[in-house]
Amino acid sequence: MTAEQMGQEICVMGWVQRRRDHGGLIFIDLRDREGVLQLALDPDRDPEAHKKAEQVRNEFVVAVKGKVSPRPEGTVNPKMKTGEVEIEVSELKILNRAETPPFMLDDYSEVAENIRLKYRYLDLRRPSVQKSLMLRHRVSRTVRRYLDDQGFLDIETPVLTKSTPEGARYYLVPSRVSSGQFYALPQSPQLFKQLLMVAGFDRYAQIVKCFRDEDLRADRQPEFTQIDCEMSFVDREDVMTIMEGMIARVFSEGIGVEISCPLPRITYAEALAKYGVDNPDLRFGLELVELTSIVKGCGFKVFASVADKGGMVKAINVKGAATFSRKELDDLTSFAAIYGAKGLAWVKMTADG
RNA sequence: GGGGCUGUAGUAGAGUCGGUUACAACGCCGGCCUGUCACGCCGGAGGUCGCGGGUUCGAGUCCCGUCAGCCCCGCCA
Repeated sequence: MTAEQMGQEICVMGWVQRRRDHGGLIFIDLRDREGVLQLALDPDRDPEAHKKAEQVRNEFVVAVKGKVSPRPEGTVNPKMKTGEVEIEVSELKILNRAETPPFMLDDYSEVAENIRLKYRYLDLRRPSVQKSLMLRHRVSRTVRRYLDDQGFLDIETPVLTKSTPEGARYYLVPSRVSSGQFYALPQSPQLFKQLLMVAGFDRYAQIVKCFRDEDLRADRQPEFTQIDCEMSFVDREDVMTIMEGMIARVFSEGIGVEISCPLPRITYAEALAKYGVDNPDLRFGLELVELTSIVKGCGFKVFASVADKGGMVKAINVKGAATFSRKELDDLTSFAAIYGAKGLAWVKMTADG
């Protein structure tokens, strides 16, 4: 709905997001995948449509005819993309009625994931879910176009295949034809990718499902999608440059954020030294500080013995944390224990020493 | 394989030291309302407190078991 359509007679169809009945005037927020549009039903303009609108409930599917009109002075809603217009409805048809949904299909209501999945056909109507799927569409479209521009061939690889000795466990599919035998689902298209390189397809790319039969986490699913690529006759710099270009374009076309390339780079050694992991979240900010040489030969055996045996002692400087209570420090200690720490040594340093 | 947390109305939550009829919100139903937009006001319905057992005069609350969900460790590139 754009300003160009102002004054036009149009027909729109969609789902009823919300009805606001003022006794006289009735407003209906009509939803489709692009957004929400306000319908105004005035009993003086069309009593029949207004009467039908009284029966309308959330998630009814309706079709209306009417005029695209500017909203009256002072009733513009700046929070809505279509907040300056509304449809002055002259005809309303209920295409499908709906039972009351088990939960609110808006972006304000928090609903447990298992409930959302039970009613997935309703959950998929929620604007936030639709936005996510549309973003995903834009991302995969952008990736395919970009990789095509860079000379990559999009080649499909088999899903029902043979297991190969790799890390993750395979999902198995029983074979009807070869009774007692199984197919393995690929944990990644690794083998096929190598096959393609050997055959001379010097740039291959695929957006592809991978399956790993390992225990789950909040951010880890049994099946997931991977952008899989491989290049021949290139060096490290070529790989990084092409991947950075892809990330920049995905952010630009996906969410309109411009990223300047090259991205900041740190070496593996630097990442481990400063953050202790090879995939640091730089927002964390608390860098590890090397203390091994300082604690060597100090009286505190926990540190000194590690340093003497060629180990490493590092600390983080948490500014402003000298005010932490004993309980807070104890809580942090048990938090560290989750990851296998035997203890948490701390020193408070205040302005007066 | 191991550990932790949580299960109360359709939804998401509160419920004190075990004590009378389990609470308010959103949603739902009815009424009122002609410029709202997460409309407003008034009224109403809606509960196997996950399930089973135990302690007790008395259990949403305490104990044991069980089931489900979430999160984490191991595992996973």
